Amino acid sequence: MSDMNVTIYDIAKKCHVSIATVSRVLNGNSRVSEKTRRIVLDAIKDMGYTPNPFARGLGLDSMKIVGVLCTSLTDAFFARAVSLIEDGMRQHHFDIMLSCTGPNTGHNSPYITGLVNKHVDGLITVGTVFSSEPDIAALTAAAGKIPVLTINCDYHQPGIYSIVCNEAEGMRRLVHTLARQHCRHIAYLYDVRTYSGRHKLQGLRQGLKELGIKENPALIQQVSLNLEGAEKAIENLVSRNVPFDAIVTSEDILAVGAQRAALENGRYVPVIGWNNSILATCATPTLSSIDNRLDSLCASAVQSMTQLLSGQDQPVPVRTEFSAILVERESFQTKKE
Amino acid sequence: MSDMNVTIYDIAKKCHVSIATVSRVLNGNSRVSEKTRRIVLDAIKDMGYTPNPFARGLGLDSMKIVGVLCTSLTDAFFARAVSLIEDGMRQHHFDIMLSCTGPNTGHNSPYITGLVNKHVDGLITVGTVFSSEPDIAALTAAAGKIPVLTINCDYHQPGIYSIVCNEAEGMRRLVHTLARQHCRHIAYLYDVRTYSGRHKLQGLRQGLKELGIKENPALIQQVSLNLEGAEKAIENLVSRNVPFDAIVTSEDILAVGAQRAALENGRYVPVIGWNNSILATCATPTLSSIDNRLDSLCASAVQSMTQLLSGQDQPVPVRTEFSAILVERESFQTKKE
DNA sequence: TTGTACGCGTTATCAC
DNA sequence: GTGATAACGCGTACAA
Repeated sequence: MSDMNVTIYDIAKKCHVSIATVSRVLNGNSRVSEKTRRIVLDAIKDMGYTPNPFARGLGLDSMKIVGVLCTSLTDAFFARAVSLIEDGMRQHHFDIMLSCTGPNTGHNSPYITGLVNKHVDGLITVGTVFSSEPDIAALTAAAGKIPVLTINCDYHQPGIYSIVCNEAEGMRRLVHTLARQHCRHIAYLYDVRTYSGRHKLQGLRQGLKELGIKENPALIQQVSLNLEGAEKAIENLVSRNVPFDAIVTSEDILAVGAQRAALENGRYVPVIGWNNSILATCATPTLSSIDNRLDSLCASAVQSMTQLLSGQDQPVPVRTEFSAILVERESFQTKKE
Repeated sequence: MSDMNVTIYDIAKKCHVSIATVSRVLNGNSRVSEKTRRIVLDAIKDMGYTPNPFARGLGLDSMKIVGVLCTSLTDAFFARAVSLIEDGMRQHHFDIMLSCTGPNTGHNSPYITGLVNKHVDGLITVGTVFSSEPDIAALTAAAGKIPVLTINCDYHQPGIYSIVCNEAEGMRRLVHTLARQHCRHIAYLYDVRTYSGRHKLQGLRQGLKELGIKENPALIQQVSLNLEGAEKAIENLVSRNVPFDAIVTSEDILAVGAQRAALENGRYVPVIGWNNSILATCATPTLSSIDNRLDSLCASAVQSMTQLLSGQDQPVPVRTEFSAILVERESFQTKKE
């Protein structure tokens, strides 16, 4: 009922027991007589007592918080990831401390150390948050103290658990699928050379190679991550008379722009985006997209993290891999006017 | 250089000073001789000392963390909000503890108390996270202990600071603007009766009333928050021969679906979405949208929060209001085939 | 089953 | 300018 920071001592005094007993009923590990347990429990409810988390943290060296690092929540993909992680960890009674680094400048180690210095219980990174040597070193150092777990990035560092989607393989298969539709001149628009970006490109080249198709550098373009970037790139191809019979992009947003530009120029080719986000369904025609299994990645991350933090050292896989899948929509079929 | 939780005592010992001196150097408030300051600072760097945040928290009753509550990050609007808040608070050296409640069930008070029990320094809510009596009571209770600040929701409770966009007025003006374009049969699709939703509806009615237009209930439809919901609603209007000459929606995603359905049925009417999100630019034609000034709202929230937490009690406005603005795009002009 | 006393690492308040 | 030392609130050996 009352307020003003009631402590375990207040409860103890009111119940005529020691703080040890109160602590015992709270943490329920040791035996307490049913009678005193009831008394204490009632007093706790009466006085509105809640344990001070700092004092608790000081003793246990844990406040049941895991840090989540990503570049930006403005990207729907990362936002969804954080949302899934937050929800999952919460079900295991962990809170989330969020840290968005902004564009990966190569000087993001302060974000790591910031969280580590706050003594979070674990760290989950989403996407390519770190790429420079010192940043990765900082992450490795963090892994020496607490569980560190990365989603969609593979640092190959000791102690860092990685959970990835095999996007290279997804791209390779996509290239083969397109080839069966007689598409051999695939335009590929990508935004930036992240871990994920590198692998997509690698998969593309692998696929082309297997099919005996010579890579045309003009078809592979790095563009800025917005509609205009993709539009310009496609218009550029058209104006330069570079032939293309399919478009693949590293992000759905680029597919939206690319498809728009292609249609405006009378090019009715399949367009395939990436991430299978809401944008893919918002475009007209609706866009096919590669689903990189974010839900599975996050669920796996949550499970691994909780196991690592559970104390009981059940074995946790150092690397977990999922397969990308193609989600076909209207934009997949070759269109005629 | 070394590791294993070096404490202030270790630094003190190494420097042959007391922990008080080390503390003083760290917090830089009291005077310390330049000589010992250097020695201590060097030792701190050498031994890689960082203050234990729990012990610090115990003493100061603060870990410089503010809690952020929203329903879901899957909504791009909320994701952007959280991102902006996170960035802003970080610049003031505050971390963010994130808590997503999921759909507003009216039983979300545990999310408030969870954060309060972790002794966060302040609370920011985004959108209509709480609506039931007990939930609002819990929030009010929280406001008795720490600064509580709401974005786009107005609880009218003592101690709760609200920062809102006047969406009712934005809608009212939009109705007038449409009327000038000779649109008098405005279809309005909305998803749910949040604070924001109520005010949009209210603005719509106000505008119609001022223009002497009788409200047609068939034109105002509650739909589920996805493309299909909006599409069905428009198709329904078409099949029932309900005349409409403009479409306004409570969310951009609904505008995307509505526009698509309208175009497929040969109805070339202005479509105006809400939130001015990326979806508005992804649609074809691009959608006009009401910008509810999220950036300003969040910036204001950050500023108010930091002022409230700064200790110096500068006056902070209990209510801050911004005006919505119409962003016109292709979908605004009435189209002909 | 219960109570005592100490440790956790800081900050803050005194003295000197 | 600097050094003891008392909070801060909790968990938990150890003792009873």
